[in-house]
Amino acid sequence: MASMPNKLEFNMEYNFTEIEATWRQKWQENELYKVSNNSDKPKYYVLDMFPYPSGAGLHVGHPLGYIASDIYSRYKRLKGFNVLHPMGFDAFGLPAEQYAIETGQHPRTSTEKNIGYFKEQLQNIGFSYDWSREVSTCDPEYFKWTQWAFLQMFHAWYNQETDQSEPIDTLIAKFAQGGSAAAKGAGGEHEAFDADGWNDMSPSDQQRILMNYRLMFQAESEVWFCEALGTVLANDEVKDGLSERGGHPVEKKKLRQWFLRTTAFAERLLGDLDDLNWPESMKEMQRNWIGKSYGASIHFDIIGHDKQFEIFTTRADTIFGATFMVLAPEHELVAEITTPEQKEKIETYLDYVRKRSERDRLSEVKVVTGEFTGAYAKHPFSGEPVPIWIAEYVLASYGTGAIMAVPSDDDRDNAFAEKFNIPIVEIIDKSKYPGAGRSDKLGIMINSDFLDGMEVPEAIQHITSKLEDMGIGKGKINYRLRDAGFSRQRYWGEPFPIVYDSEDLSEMPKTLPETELPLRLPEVESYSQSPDGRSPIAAIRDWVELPNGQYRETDTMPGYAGSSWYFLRYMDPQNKGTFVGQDAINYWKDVDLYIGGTEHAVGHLLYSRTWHKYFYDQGLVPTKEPFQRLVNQGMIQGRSNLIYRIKGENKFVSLELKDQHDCSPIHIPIKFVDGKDMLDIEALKGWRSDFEEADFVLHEGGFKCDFDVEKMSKRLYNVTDPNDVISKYGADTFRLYIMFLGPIEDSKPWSTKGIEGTAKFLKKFWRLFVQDEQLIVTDDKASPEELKTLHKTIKKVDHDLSTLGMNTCVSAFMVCVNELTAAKCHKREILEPLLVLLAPFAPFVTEELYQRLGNEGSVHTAVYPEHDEQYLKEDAYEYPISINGKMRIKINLPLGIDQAAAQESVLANEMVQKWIEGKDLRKFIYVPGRIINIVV
RNA sequence: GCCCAGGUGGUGGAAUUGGUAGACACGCAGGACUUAAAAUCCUGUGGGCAGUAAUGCCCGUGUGGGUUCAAGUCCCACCCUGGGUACCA
Repeated sequence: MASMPNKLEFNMEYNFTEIEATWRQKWQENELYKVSNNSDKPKYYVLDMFPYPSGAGLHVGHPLGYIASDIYSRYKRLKGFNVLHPMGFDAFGLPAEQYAIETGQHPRTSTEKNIGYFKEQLQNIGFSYDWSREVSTCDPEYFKWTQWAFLQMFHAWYNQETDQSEPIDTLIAKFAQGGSAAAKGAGGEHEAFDADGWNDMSPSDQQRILMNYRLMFQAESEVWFCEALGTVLANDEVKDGLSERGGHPVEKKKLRQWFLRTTAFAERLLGDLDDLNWPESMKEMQRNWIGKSYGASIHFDIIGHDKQFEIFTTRADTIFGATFMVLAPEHELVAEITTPEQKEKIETYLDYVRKRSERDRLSEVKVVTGEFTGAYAKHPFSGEPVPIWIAEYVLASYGTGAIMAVPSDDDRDNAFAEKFNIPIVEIIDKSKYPGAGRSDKLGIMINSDFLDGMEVPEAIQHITSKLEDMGIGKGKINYRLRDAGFSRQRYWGEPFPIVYDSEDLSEMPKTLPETELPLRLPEVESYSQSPDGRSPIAAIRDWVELPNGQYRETDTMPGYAGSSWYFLRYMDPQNKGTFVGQDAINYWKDVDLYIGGTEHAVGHLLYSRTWHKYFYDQGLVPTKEPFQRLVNQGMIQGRSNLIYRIKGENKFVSLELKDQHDCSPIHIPIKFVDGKDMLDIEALKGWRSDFEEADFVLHEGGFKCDFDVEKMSKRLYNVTDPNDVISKYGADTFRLYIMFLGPIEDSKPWSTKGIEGTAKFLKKFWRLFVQDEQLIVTDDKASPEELKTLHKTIKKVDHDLSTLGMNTCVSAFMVCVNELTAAKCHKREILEPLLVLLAPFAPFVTEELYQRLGNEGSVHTAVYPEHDEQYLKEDAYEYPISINGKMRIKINLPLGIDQAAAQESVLANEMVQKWIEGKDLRKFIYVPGRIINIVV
């Protein structure tokens, strides 16, 4: 008992438990953080990426960005802004549904419970969220507007002539007036028709044509399907061609699904990045994801068939080196052109590819695979037959799903040709460019008929116009970006407001009127799926089948549907009449600062930008881009503990002994392991029955565990609950500690090592104001040194906050408090501004002390101090003197002297004389206020 | 594989963006107060070599090269770690 921390005495000094509980309650009663949409103050919108409320609760990793954004919000408020700082929940998703499958508990029930705990945890940390604006994507009052947005985009197309999205009616009008030639819309690939053709067309055929243009449209696409589980699986539920759960075989299955026509916006998504205040790396990832490339499309005839196929290439110049063609295995012509002799081999290869993920197909570089179709294309210039192969490295979804392969100038084509003994023809002389790689666009054309002698860029130009003249090709811009899949064969997501006249999807979909929104989910008995790969909803017949004989869509929307516009709803969360009122959106406009992880670099951020651009085109939002400034936060990773089990036995060995046995590592909860990774065996035995009977082989009297750093997850038993930390140290200490760990962009494993440092800091800070429960603050005049300490701290904190350098702010506070403590400074003139300065970081303790100083209002509505340069002036500086770049001594010199004077006094110094004795002075470098370097 | 980011003491990190490497903390060691502990305070703490000592010298920011009066910072190549890779969120 003697070793127990003496909490009572500790609390007498600074009782954070009581202080934090008091203020949490008072702030709630006074609605201190309630934000109005009517204010004379300038607006500022600080947004966090809202969390998915998982069953493991909020863990210490989440608050890294949340604390930073909260500090920034509070800082902006003190600086006189009307700050919108809301929070909500991204509440639809796979884990809740998986949990439902395992436990039978309704996803809504578990999700609501999780949200409740998340909110409690968030409130404990002392965030300044306006909770009256909370949104949750699974709330019908919210997803009503997600469904509404879907309908708007369904009834819209992208007009490439006006370069914006428009209501589908404008397209219909163009077709009725001038047929298909009258409109240029993104997507549209179908046979041409004239005005009469359109007007005579059956309504259902018209719908079929329009589907090629809609921003929300249907197309065939593949999903992972697991026969044994009877479900469609997400990519991360498939490992090495088997289901992660159960290890069953999986195969791709083609389904008719919904898509968002992201590609229509590709050019704007790319171009508008330039003006955003985002990390350059984040913009770069989006640029690469969009993947704009300039090239040419070329049509090749297939010998013996009245057919052509189209390829896309960025290297049209290399056409004379094209010694084979490659179609994607899924290419529509494969079945048709495969010769009878090759049919069996092709079938076998197609079976293999069906089990391969896209990522595996692209990342495989060591072993190239493919198969010959038996068919040949005709080379447009030489007339020679060129063999047509299929290979997994060509994807149906990129370009045209077919390439001309040039083994001399492309690495993969080269590896392929080597393996299958296909000729390689050198067509570019690179001797002028030493060091140029195989795929560099450098050199002079050879063996290329009319291109010979040209430099590569010239040859690309020349061949492209030649192909255009011949009518077999043309210059083309290609994007890597694909239209985004918008269907999930799942229960826990937004239902589509869509019905069909027949259940086999042979008829075009029809929309429900907006008056029927929100369309709610049916209650289901079982959450596993039906054997045909449809969602569990398909089994609820009285929901699917409507009294009028129609059938409902059974797919649901993906996670990113609700998260693509949630930041708009916060502006006007209660609005019953529209997704966001015009007054609200015109006041708040856009997000000024958005903080979140890089894992959303291309998914969420790209989809939100796409939706926003659609809203912008419709005049529903005033800005082209939703997020002006973006800051990435790193992850606080978990530190997992593992123990080693001897294979085939229920026996565990201490870490030192694991190499003497054939062992497999097992994750165990970190709470059974001490700070030195030593296991509490008895505690572990009591945790799960399979450990109760187990043997534990010790090493030198103890059992040591291994550790691993990985993301925090319930599954890995490495989650730390912020509530545990807060009950021990308080929220203020927790906030300071998380910030003190380092720059918010960095990832690091969680550890409480060092939290004592920020705890001690707050106690020291407290003692500047209060000792023995007595306020000891005086009204004495501050000394110049004390003023200097205060003002340099204001300057540093104000500056570092602008770059979100919270870690250096905390150390500046520590330096400041160390100096004031040393000076025994208890002066109001110094301490009161310091309270305001620290308030965004430690909102509770600063509020308490602010009140004790006798102030009426809240410290969080005070006026932010400004620094005054007059207290910071220096007239001398201790120059580090380097000799040949190595720092040797320091010499105090007045600031503002010129080079000649500096040189004179430095060279006169006897220590300097000693160093340069007998050597020639070559150069004297004087950087005022920085350094002096003498080169001898 | 491809795209993006990051490697600095025993640990988390700092470094005015090319100008004193290791601020501020943790940990550790020694000391003060105490019957003892807790709490608090003080001193020291990158590595090596020399010296009783003050001190001095050398090495040092993942590895190897380069640019510069000066490189943690810029350039080239490589190694390792993390994130993403289109149905996890």
